[in-house]
Amino acid sequence: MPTGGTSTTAPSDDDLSVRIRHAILEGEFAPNQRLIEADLSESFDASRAAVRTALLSLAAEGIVERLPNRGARVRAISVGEAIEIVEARIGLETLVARKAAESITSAQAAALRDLGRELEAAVSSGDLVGYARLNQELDARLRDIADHDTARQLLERLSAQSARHQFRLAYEPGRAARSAPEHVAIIDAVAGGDADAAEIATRTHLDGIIELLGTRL
Amino acid sequence: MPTGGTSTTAPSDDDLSVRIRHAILEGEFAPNQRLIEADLSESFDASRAAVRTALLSLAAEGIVERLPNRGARVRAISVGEAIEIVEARIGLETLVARKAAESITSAQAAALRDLGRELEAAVSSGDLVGYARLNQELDARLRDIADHDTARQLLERLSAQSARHQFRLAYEPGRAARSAPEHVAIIDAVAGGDADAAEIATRTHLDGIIELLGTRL
DNA sequence: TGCGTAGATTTGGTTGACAATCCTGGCCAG
DNA sequence: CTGGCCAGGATTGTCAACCAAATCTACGCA
Repeated sequence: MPTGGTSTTAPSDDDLSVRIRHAILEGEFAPNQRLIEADLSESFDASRAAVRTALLSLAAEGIVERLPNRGARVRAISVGEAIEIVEARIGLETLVARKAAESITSAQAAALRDLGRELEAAVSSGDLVGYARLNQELDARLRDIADHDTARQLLERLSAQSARHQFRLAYEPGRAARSAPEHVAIIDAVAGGDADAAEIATRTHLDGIIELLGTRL
Repeated sequence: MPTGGTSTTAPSDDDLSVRIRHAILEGEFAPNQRLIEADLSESFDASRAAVRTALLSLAAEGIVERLPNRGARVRAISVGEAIEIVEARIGLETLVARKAAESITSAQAAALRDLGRELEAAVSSGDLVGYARLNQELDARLRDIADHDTARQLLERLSAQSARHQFRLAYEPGRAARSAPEHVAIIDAVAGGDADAAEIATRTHLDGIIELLGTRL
């Protein structure tokens, strides 16, 4: 049961970069905040060399930005970049949706439909936190079903980079009510093995996100 | 004149990883060959720490593979993975082609058509090396015109990873004669500002590559 | 006020050392 | 003869300490 295996290109298993990434994604470090090696070294109780390689690794993931001779800072993703990321996701997620629809097993389809019901339940009960979590869960599930390592790897990069925007968007008033049916449409298409419908539903959903981001420019 | 600017996520400018990457892509190190830090340290005349960070960086690019406690080796891309990579490229390159078609200037269009003529000339004179080089040049040119950093970054990753397969394919007998018109179709569509045609031409071209790779499974 | 510069910070990169881990080949027992 | 065990060598992973270079800051001076 693949859950998120780290492939050959391993996103750095090493404990420290996981912890720092977590801290960044949780908002403990603000965008553009400088990440000073000596400070991190102390607060995470690690050697400066370890902090250094962790920052290198996070920079390669695009979560952190390294300015020559000026160190690392949390990379701030502008709305324009967020739109670019979603544009790129369209190409990759439609691929994933198609692959998933083509290869899904009945057990996976059932599990996916369960997830859809959970998602609707979260929306109708106004549980936005659960809704956001289930969204990510859905994306991950589709990637696992599609079994396309290359696309998965790229999408995980993009997700990590735009996590902050994703997060904020999910709390937009009325957002959940609008996107939930889109997610259900994706689930139905993939679970039903209809690749064309899965692609269209995925594209429609992501186009909606771009449109929404566009209003924030 | 943008030629391949290293963005914020910088693919590590540091001299050493550039040299090692070059050596790998030039075939000086065979796929699956172990890259022993001490050896590289001596042959590239650098400290082991420097070699180490360079290998980390190349691993993040997917050019090198790191086995825990067993060091780094040149990552061998199977035909199956090569197909995955092209599948992912379809999504991203169609995006790039569309963007390029939408924003191309007349000067850029003229330069692109020149490139197309060079390409045809290389094919009809049987210059396969020049043909392969012009292919890469075309891809890079389109990425520059599209001005889509996110897609560019991902595509450069994928290109580097599949360089070996790309290279071999270009020397397949009859390959150039078949793919040249496809490239010209892409150029015409983009230069003509026809986004739909550009997408279709790009997709057709890459589908052909997948088909060709499929015969090698 | 504006500028240059000295000093403090911080990174970039080196060396050397050491433990942990993996691999190899010989040795011993059955 | 075969199979498993163990010692020793090779390599990686990690650390501490160090220093040069680049950058930033704040002060003094024109």
